[in-house]
Amino acid sequence: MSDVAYDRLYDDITGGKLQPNERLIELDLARELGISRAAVRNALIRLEQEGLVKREPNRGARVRLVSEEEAVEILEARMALECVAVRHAALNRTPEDIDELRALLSKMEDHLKRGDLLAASDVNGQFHRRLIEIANHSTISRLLKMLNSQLIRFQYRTILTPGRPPSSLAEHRAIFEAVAAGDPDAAEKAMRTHLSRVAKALKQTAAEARSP
Amino acid sequence: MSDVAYDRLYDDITGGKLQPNERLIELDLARELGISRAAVRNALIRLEQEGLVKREPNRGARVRLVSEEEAVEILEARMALECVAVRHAALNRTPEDIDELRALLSKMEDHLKRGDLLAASDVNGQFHRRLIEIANHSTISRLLKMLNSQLIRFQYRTILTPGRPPSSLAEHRAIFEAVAAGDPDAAEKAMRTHLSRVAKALKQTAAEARSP
DNA sequence: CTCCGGGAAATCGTTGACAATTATGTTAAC
DNA sequence: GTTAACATAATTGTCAACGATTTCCCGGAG
Repeated sequence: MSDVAYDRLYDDITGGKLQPNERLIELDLARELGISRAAVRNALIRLEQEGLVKREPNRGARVRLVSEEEAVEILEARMALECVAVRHAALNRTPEDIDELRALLSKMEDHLKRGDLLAASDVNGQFHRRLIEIANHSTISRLLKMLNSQLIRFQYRTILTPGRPPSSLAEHRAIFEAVAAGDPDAAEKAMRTHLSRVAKALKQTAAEARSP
Repeated sequence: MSDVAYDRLYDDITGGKLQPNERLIELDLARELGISRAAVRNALIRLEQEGLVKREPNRGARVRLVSEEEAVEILEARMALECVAVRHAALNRTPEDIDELRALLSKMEDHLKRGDLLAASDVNGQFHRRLIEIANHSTISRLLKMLNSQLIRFQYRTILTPGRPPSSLAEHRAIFEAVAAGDPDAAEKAMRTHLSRVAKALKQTAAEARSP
């Protein structure tokens, strides 16, 4: 029963239905989901550990607001971990994996040609997630799931940056080529340049948001 | 009240008082700590998220057993993150920080000369922890805390490896020099070689434990 | 008009009890 | 002697209620 609350809240927070800093009142959520308050409480504790929720003693829980600085921090950590993951992916990948990644890449290309940036961002997420599955590294996988869930709000912003879509596609293609070739060094390098450019784009949009 | 249970269990697990795979019965713990079962339950949920405890539906919680493979995984993730952290440390460090690190290093040297490996291992932990504090990177700090707590059982083994102590000291000294010099590239490189050698030592002792 | 205090409402923290599930032990049949 | 079925115990899952804390609102004094 606690899982119900967890899944629901997870989706609502990462999906944007719940705004940052919005209060999460145990009783309300319990009534809404038709479960007990204790179950909601447990879900909130789990979400707090994952960094999606902030709980303060006697003051309840809120959707955690991820500051720009923190977003950069998270991206930095993610870069370090995802570079290791992509190395493993380059060594583990099967021919089927390569086909799947290629398919995702061409799907992404289609969306970009059609100008559908949100769909492209979606495929982008799938591409990265698939790479991590291929890496088959449970620890890194666990950590990256945490980090990514906190970044979703920012993630779909970066691809909206002017001029970003075509280079993003090229960067992903470079990652794909290296993984397909089974070259961990090249894969890591490609991933590193990709994510550092995402970070750069993020900083840029953040700066623009501050002084428009 | 839940924090009491959390702190106690955390210390007992990382301190080795509770053996891996040992059952953690909510009611017993609650009585022992003089608190309610719900508080214990909350603590167990938090510990599960941190990877110290494994909970199975309707079958209770156990101290999580970290396999050798997983220890290597964790070490790999830790390497990636700590390399980033040490870069920041090299850029952020103040003169006081340098003095502190130098003091820790000489303390470590003393312990090794005296042959007190456990004390040396302790200072080793302090050294790494201090570096992370200096890095001032909340996200990486959070992740590393999780990873390290799972490794403590293995950590003090690696320095016991024959021939390891002197090279370990040299590796730490290299990290220190780079951080003191404010050279992030050198710091990262030094940290990387250090941790890869720790991983190598870990694999070696693990192999020996398998076939003595 | 502003600021301070008091009281009510809202919400969280904690507890104990009950239901549901899994583990254990015992007996009987083969 | 071994296994199957059953009863019993141990443990977790769920819930509703009570007490504690914070927040909010309102009236009165300055």
